[in-house]
Amino acid sequence: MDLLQISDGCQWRKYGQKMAKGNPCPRAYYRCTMAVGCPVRKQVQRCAEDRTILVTTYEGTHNHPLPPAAMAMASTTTAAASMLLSGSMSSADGIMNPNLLARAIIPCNSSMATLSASAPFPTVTLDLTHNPNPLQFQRPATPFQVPFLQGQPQNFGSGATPIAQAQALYNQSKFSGLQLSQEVGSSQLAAQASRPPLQSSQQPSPADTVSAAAAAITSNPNFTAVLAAAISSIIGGAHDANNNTNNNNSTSRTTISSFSGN
DNA sequence: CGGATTTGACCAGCGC
DNA sequence: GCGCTGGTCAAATCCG
Repeated sequence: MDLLQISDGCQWRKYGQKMAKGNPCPRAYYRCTMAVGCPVRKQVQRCAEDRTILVTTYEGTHNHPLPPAAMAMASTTTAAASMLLSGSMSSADGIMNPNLLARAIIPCNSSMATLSASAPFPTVTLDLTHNPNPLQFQRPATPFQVPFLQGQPQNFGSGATPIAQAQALYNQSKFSGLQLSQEVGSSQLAAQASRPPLQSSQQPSPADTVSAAAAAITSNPNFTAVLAAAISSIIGGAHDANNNTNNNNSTSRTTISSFSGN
């Protein structure tokens, strides 16, 4: 397969592939095979804008223990999320900035964003499950949207239309995390640790690691472009990919992996 | 030979 | 009500 080699610590079996409208690249569907009956699925799709980008959407919660690598990944990502939420990251302007991505979403519903450097490449995770808004369980439809990438960054948190906000809320229930990652090397991807089911607990430890990741990411102009392209891809191509089969307590995440050589 | 992947068909949900 | 799109299934094929 041409699919990603991002090993997230779990074993996945491909069970389908589809051409998504608006995206010349097919979307692949995987199931976790680490345990029989594990409900976790993931979708992998290349970004139409930049095919070096892989967008992976996780859905469901593992019903089995995860490898240590996965747990380690979780620790760093949650820690990074904690840091992000604390506002320790320097803000930056411009749509293309990953910090903005986090900042654009966080104010809306106490969502979470995560940066991680535990892998050979920095990872940004937006954890969107940690909001108590009841709407998130009531919105029946619309998929992931990132209004600020549609031209009006400010709207998301403050001036967004009710519909947009509702959609955002719903999306947060569907995408418990939005993970953005950029490969620094090209052959190191397999070393990436996995991301176990998101946990509400935030571990405030490896802030330094996270800072390093943030620095690496923000100082890398290529990443910003890649990120924007990936988000655009989500907006345009990931629609209602996660509409169903999700219960309120299910977990889904989106990982955007950039393979663009620096 | 067994397991994983590929690929086309089928089904369900949604929008028009 | 119809058509479109996305998601899943299952048979065929490939690889180790």
